[in-house]
Amino acid sequence: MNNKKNKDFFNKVYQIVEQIPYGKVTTYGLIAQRAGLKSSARMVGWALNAYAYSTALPCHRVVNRNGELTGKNYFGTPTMMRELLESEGVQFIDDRVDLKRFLWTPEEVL
DNA sequence: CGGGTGACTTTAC
DNA sequence: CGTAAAGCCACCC
Repeated sequence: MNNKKNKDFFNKVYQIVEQIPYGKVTTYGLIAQRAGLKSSARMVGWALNAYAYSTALPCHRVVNRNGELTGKNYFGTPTMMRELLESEGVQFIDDRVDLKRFLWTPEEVL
């Protein structure tokens, strides 16, 4: 029976995040849009949380609309996320990612 | 089917 | 810059 919903959303988020190139970041809203939810970017972060503990998702490359590291608290230490991004060459402005140069947009997600 | 929850977003003050 | 509220949708109980 139409079990299509069943974690299909998770699967999409998983694919998208995994496609984020090294040294780039993307936003929850963008992922949500590509995943088919357009809104409710909350589910993206929530899905990440569920997958991040069971997969090797680069969830540190996912930030909010402002480029702020909202999920840093879930990385063990609140500084780990920023360190990881800086380690990849991502530049920060204050406590936010320079989205003008490091924002990546998921183009193809079947 | 309904209530609680959440790593978001936007508007408003 | 701060908090507050509403909208949003999937998962869990």
